[in-house]
Amino acid sequence: MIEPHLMKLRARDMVSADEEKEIRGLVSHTINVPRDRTFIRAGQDLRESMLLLDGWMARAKDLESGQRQLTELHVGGDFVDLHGFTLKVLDHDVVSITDCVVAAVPHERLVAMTERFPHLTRLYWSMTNMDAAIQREWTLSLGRRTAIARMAQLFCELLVRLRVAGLTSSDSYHFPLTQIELAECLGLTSVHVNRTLQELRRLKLIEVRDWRVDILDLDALQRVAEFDPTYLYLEKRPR
Amino acid sequence: MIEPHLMKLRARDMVSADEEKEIRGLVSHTINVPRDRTFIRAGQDLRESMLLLDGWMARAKDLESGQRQLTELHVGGDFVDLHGFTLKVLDHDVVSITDCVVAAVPHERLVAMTERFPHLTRLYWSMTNMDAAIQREWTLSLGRRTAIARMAQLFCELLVRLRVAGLTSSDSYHFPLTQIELAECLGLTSVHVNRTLQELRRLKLIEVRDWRVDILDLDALQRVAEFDPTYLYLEKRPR
DNA sequence: CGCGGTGTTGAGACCTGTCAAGACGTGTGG
DNA sequence: CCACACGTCTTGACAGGTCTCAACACCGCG
Repeated sequence: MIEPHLMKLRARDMVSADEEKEIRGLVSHTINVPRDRTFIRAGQDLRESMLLLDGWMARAKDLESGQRQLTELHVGGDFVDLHGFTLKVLDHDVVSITDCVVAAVPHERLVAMTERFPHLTRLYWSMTNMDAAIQREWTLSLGRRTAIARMAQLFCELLVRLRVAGLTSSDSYHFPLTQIELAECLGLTSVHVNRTLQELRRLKLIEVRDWRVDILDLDALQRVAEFDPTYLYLEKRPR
Repeated sequence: MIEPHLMKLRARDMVSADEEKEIRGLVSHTINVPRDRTFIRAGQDLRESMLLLDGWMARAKDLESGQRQLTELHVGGDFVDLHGFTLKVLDHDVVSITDCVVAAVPHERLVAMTERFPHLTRLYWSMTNMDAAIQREWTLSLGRRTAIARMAQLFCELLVRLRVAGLTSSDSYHFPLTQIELAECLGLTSVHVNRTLQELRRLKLIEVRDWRVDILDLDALQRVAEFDPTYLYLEKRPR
């Protein structure tokens, strides 16, 4: 069940047998979360961090008007609130997009890890920094990219991230977001998302239907997005 | 010189005498950086992280068209690329807004810190997570706030952050960004920034001139921005 | 005194949002 | 098995916030 997570780590650095054992020992229990729930609420005191084993979740921030912005999407293998380990409280909600299976990691075990496994600590530190890098790319999208480039960017990013976790088949993947949720990622309205999706289809770059993304022309899609996967830190290096 | 940095840390957790000594020993040398330079370039190999002692810097990402998005502003006391310690390479540039003084911290000293000071490690880890929280708030701004709310949000954030570092006088602070740079923060054009600034002045919320921000009505400004400082993590807690 | 960067203003264009209605699909209860 | 309800998707007409382009003012500096 935590294989996608180990794959994700091992794409970035070596994980020794001892470290793998430590990681496996971090988890205390698993939780099933139905779709469309606010799983972690902003401001709530945290005593454990949550490793997403299966399903999709998102980080969400709201305005009073009810307008919502998703700031990151999470898939199997992602820690959805590892940053909560040091922050103790989140500034955003974590919501489930689909039914999910989640593993709880008590903070005291993470404290123990920082005391006995400095290298593993640095590796997990780097994972939260990679999350920040993803958010930075989204910031660039929202600030400077057009609707179509923003959307292309997101579909490129997800292809790479899902591939790292072993969750794709060629240039195609399961994509469970409604157009409303997609709009909340992209800072658009669902109406405009609908039209932009049609535009991408018309250009024969991508096909989205039946909760599935099929990328028809990856090169062209990346050009539209000005996609450069550097920010996903796929290189294996000592951290 | 590193007092603003210590203030920033101590606003979030206790720092023992031993830890303070360790922190002071991290710095190897200082560097003067003239204004308007690309100080750290995306993709460049990093062997040290940079602590900003004085001046303003920013994280910048570009599109091919030359459009630029600033994803975070840095003031005295901020580590501008502590995340570079674990990432080894940045996905963005770090540019100087003003003349700056920077202290270099070799990564090998940070590695040693992670091996001997787990608590300090967690505290610095939390600092990179707080940077991510700031970026998340900017993402919300760019995705969902109007131009005027975005701008109000930024001025509120800077007031709080500068106050923590001891760099304000009441509701007023030095603000060295041009309208062009402000536009690059807010995902707007400089023309629209100019008009939005006039609107804020017309509403008697804020006055910006001579490189200085004077907040005339903080309550009202915060209401326009829907500003909630929770995301700046000003509580002192064990990390 | 002239230059370059920044700030200011106006007119018009365009991208995206708003509002509204209807189609489609899936799950539920009768 | 049908009827209905509800959420999502789709489409159209129109509105509006922000951008583009352009010109000019301002100001510090060499």
